Amino acid sequence: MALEDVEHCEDFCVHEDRIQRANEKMPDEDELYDIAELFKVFGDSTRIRILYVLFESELCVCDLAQTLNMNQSAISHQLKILKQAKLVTGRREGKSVFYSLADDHVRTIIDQGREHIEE
Amino acid sequence: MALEDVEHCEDFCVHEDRIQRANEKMPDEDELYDIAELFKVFGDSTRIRILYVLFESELCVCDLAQTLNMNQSAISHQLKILKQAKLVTGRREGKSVFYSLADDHVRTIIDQGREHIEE
DNA sequence: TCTATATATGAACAGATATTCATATGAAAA
DNA sequence: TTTTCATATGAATATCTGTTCATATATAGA
Repeated sequence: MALEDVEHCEDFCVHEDRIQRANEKMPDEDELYDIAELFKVFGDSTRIRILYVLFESELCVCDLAQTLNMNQSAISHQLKILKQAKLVTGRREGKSVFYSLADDHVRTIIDQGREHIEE
Repeated sequence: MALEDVEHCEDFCVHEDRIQRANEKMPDEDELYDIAELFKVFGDSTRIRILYVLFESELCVCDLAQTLNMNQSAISHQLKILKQAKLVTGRREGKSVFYSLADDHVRTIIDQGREHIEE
């Protein structure tokens, strides 16, 4: 859609100053995309459950699958997404791979979300 | 899938104590679902952009559409989702409806996400 | 080496989601 | 009341996403 095609309301409603100010402080496209991508990772209850389990201690894929009562493949797929988002890290120990939380933002973000809900 | 059907690894890998501890602290199904639902709302760059714009000042739907260069219907649909998640509130003034951030969790959550990315 | 076990991954499919289009609703002005 | 403008919403569609199934890879042990 071309910029000039965007419909807009009459003089009363358009606040040029506010629009301009908003655009100045807006992060660039790439960053907005990255932020949304990060929250997308938190936006699935299987992944939230994995993170909650890892709050307690590191676990291998098999433990995670058993705890969450899901098959190993589904867990592996989700772990891959969590790893790409740098929310978890894996460490191989023989045949097993143990996963743990990558940093403390995970906890903070989930806690904030939980706080928002409980209002 | 029945519980007994879940595949699991041999003695080495299963850590019953850890699994039990993890399950004890796990929020119940409803809450896990709600948390995921909330983050799902943050997991879309259009909605993130709307929230960033509202960081600066309240705006009517038309202003939002123009600022983000999107059509009014798309913005209205997204505002509905944001409103349901109690992230924004609307106030009618004549023909226009002005939207603003519902509370400060919005800022905190997005800031935390941004922090995590910039590492 | 060959076998068994733990994890990873590609393909397929079902279900969810964002945008667009058309239209309805709500409010103000004529 | 009728018209006009701002917003809301249902339906349709294209795209994306999570799970499953089958299979590949990696490691340890025989």
